[in-house]
Amino acid sequence: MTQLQRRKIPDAAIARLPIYLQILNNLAATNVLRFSSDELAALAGVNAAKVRKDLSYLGSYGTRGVGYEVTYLTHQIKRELGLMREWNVVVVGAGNLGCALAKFDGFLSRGFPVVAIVDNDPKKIGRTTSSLTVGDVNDLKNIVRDEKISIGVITTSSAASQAAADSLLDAGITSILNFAPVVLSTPSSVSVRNVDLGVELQILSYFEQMRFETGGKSENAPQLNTAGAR
Amino acid sequence: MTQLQRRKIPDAAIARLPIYLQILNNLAATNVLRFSSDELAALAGVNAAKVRKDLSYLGSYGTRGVGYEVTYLTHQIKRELGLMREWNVVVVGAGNLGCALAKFDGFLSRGFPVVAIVDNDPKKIGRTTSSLTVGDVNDLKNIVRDEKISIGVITTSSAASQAAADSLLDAGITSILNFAPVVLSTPSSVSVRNVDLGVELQILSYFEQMRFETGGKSENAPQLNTAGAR
DNA sequence: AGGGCTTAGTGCATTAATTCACAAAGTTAA
DNA sequence: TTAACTTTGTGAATTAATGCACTAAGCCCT
Repeated sequence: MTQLQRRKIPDAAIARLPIYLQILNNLAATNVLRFSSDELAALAGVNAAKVRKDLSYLGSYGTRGVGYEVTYLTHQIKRELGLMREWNVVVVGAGNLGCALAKFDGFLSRGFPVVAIVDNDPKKIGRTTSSLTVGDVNDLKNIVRDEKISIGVITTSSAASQAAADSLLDAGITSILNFAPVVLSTPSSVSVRNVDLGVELQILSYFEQMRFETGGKSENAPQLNTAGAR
Repeated sequence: MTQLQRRKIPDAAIARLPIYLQILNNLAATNVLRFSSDELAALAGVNAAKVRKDLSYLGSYGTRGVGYEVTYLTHQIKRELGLMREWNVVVVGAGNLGCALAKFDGFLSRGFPVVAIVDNDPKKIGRTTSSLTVGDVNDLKNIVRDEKISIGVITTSSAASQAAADSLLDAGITSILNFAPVVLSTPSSVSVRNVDLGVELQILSYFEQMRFETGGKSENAPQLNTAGAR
């Protein structure tokens, strides 16, 4: 009733904002100043009305007859998503994937510097990978405090993932990106997003098989939307 | 009308089947023979009615008063998802992420062997990574044919991703898993799933910021559901 | 063989997401 | 100033997904 009701943006729209942001960055890089909902829709592969509705959750930042300004809207999306600051990340699990992610510049470039990597294997602790030394998962509490870490990324084996999550929770982390193909058990106040690469392939497999069975004249492929957690 | 109407399973349900499958594998590994929709729901973190409805799309494979049989249902889900066979995978882009994925046993163990990896950089072509030699992206057509590849995984830079996709399409690939933060332009008959790690973190950032602004008494975190493609 | 208990399957109400379609607001040009 | 044109913002219709709550089935115990 009061305007205290924090903007409540539908989940589906939130999942699309980062994609719009990505496209706006590309537009800015090519010196585009303005765009219409039609143009953004074409680039994002979605319906123009959806784009307008999504953007309208941020406020009324377009100009009728003209469109939206790239820089201004970029700013608004970043504000909404909490991207006006950096969020430090710790990777738990210094295997292939963990080390690759620690080096991965897609994290840093989007404002999520990986400032620490830890493992529970004494053989790995102390090794250096891309300017980070692998720490001990038992020191996580201190590391999180000292490095002001907000987000934990789990790249351990399935077997170790729940323990990794528990360590993160114990260290006060409330946002987790989980690569282990396991449904983590966490308090509902914690945000967990799962990226299960096997799941992605299995979904592709379903559509691939459909094409096979229906002799290629399949329905269209799945839609853009985004994936979840908890 | 005729029973020709190929089973039409809702997208949201398809995205959950791999997760159920994962859990069933764990149950089998611990010698559990049967389970109820309640139990599976608890393990998957979803509503029991949803589990029953999802499973009912496969057919009527439960027994009232008893539950579902682990092995039988596993079989049915695999059949439905097209997992009765293996699907060969090629990784395009032999950078950090690409090489990590080529080694990643989560692919092989779920029935998606990485049988080839290619790049366009002469410096990388010819190198060996985990028993695979990096091939030339220009040979993709032959490689796909010879190795009977069904799925392409794009781990190039953003700039190179569309060219990678075009090469895959040209080689006859109809299922793509794209790690580049770019909306690929592809015919609608092709299945594309995007895994944008930056997007995942940005979504977490939103909820993290919400917690910040509302003083921690935030709404619950996002739901389980899965992510998509063009 | 019958009653009580458990659990799948599903119709239906509810909620969420998408899309349509149009009025409101702005631009441009004569 | 006015008319023609563009494009946003949004109410309303539509479609999809979710979850309740009940019925139908099967098991187990006495």
